[in-house]
Amino acid sequence: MWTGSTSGTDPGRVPGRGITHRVTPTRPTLEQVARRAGVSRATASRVVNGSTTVARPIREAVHRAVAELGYVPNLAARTLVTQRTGSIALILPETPNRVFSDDQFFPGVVRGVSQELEAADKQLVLMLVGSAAAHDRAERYTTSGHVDGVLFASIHGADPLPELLARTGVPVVCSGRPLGHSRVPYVEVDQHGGVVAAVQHLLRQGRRRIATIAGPQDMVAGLDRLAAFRQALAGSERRSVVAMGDFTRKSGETAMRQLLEDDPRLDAVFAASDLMAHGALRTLRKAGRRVPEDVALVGFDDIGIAQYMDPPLTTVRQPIERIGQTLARQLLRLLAGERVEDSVVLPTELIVRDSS
Amino acid sequence: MWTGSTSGTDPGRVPGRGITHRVTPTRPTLEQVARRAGVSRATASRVVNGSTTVARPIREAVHRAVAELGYVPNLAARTLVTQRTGSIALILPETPNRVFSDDQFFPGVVRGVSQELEAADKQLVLMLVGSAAAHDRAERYTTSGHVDGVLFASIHGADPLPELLARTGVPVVCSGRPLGHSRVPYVEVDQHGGVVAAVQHLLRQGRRRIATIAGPQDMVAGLDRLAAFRQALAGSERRSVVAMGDFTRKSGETAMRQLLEDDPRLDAVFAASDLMAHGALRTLRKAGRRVPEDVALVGFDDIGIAQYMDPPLTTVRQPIERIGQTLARQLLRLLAGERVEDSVVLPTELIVRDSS
DNA sequence: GTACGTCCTGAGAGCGCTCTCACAGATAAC
DNA sequence: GTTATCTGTGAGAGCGCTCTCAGGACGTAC
Repeated sequence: MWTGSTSGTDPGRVPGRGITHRVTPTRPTLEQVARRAGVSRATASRVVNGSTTVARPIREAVHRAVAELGYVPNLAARTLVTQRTGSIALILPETPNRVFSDDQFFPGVVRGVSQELEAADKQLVLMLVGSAAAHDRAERYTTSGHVDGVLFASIHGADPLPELLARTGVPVVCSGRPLGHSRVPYVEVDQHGGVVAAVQHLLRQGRRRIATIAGPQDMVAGLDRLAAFRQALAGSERRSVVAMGDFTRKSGETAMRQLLEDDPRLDAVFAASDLMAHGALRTLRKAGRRVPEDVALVGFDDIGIAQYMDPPLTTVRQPIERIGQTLARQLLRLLAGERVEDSVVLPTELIVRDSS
Repeated sequence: MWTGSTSGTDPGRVPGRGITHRVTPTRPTLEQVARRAGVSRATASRVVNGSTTVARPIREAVHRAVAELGYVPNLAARTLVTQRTGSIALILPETPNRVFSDDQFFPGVVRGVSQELEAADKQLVLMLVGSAAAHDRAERYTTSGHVDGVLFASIHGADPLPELLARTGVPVVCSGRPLGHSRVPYVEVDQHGGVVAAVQHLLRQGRRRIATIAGPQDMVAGLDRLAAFRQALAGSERRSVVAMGDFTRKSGETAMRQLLEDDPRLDAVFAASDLMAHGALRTLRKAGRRVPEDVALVGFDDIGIAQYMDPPLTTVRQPIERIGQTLARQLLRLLAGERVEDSVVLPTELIVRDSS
């Protein structure tokens, strides 16, 4: 058996301190470091925080004391006075469609963010916001000075939180252009360019009946990709059909069935996400259509499965990890008091494989 | 343009305070709540923390004051005195094979953990530990009282950190039995049972030459699954071949080629992860083997792709999200000073689809 | 010699909170 | 009436740190 409580025999136990569940071998304080180095606490603090105005020998003495005692600053104490916490919240809305673990968008973003914050020595506080209650909690938490800044990995609908935070003075950066008029800086991906490249690619191949499986229309990615699709086809004589999905495989499957019903003679499909393309592929196969011979298929995202689908999927790659990195980088600049562009647009790229 | 700095006109600005990048509309303190309610700070604190020993009318007065002022406790101050931070670190080793975003293990675990911590009002601090430097940082961070407890989502090799933390008195729970003799409590999955079920299923179908693509042998999951495979086959007359993979698709692809070379007549493959099964499937197809007619294929994990593979993959399901939940739940119990089992074993389940 | 900088260092206040301890007031026991 | 027993509240210390401000030491200018 194992217990988190202090066992009676622990030497370093803090006495008379209510319920300390922690065996605290009394971590050294700045005071002790100072004493050991024979200086004042103020000077020790200066050294620890890298002030250059401290005389060389003293500085070294303090460093030595720090090393000998294994001193690590107490973040809480520091936060209390500096008003900075050294941590950043990353908010991920957990919608039934864009679920954290399924498509690889969020995990990719998290990775990118993590890398960048890591380098800046900031902590990443992850908040998966699925329910209304969770949203409230996140709001309370982020507006209450518990984090230095907030990152949104895709907001759905017109969530007022980013704007609210920004007004409260909390630095915020969003992934994806926020719906509604907001002055919150954001990082986005060249959806339009990607979709246009995909459609033109299909057109070049002589496809005449190009359908699309659109993403959810309460998310910018869904909206933008559909708009771009329509626009890309606007000039042409091609017939186009639209079915609605929600980025999931299942919805892709269903939408594809719908599409085949609406236009049995369609010869190309652009799915607004790889996951939906994956679902669509299954339906196509069941319906006896060969890909790409009968129907060309193009996705969007270029997640891991894409190149392992059968046939490997032509898709629009978006630099997911880089989105995360950029998100974090922009926020760090904000924290440093620098100015930041209203928006950053990252490039997309058409990856042609065998499905088209 | 946008800037994180205080703009000159902000009313609530804190004066003369070095570089405050935050517009602080001077958040109310407990002192102010107390004054407004006409009580002492101590009493206000009692009410805020839910003490029952405060007289009804006073309690209500304080609550009113809290509501009116929009008071939110300052976590840093609270932490400073209570020695608890209210946050939990989740450490994910970012190995090249089990990468955060690709197979859906880590994201799933994160979800589970997040849900559970959410309910307990704890913050999740995510640490993706990829490099040695990152590992050091994580060590420093977690050993320094910045978090109340630490969760490990799969450790590779015999990382000494969990044990170290536990000895330091920091509550720890691991996912997967730690290698080496450690007394750190952990949550694992019934690898053995799952693998045995898979192999028996293959045997029952009359498969005679069963090969396996094993996982990396510096991870318990890799080790255990291989050991179980061998054991399951030990009694039978069946011939078995083993190829090594590292849980990735690519390695599955390669390993499968190897296997076909070693035993061209094999009629079944058990892959220690779905991702490897996915890679293997591709190789099989290229080699002109039909699945399941010529070769039966079974995976492990039951991640999203499994049922969308062609043919849908028979696999051993492990309750990924539940692992996360259990992890968190055990840690919370530890924090509460409760005793906790040395290990919890979650069930696995064979999901038979068309690939076998 | 005095006056004035310049450069470092230390004293000390105070961040917002919790928790111990003392004590006032009410109630009960004798 | 006195003493004992609660109950509920307030005073105040102190968590570990940063940062301002004062002042000592030293150098330079007059």
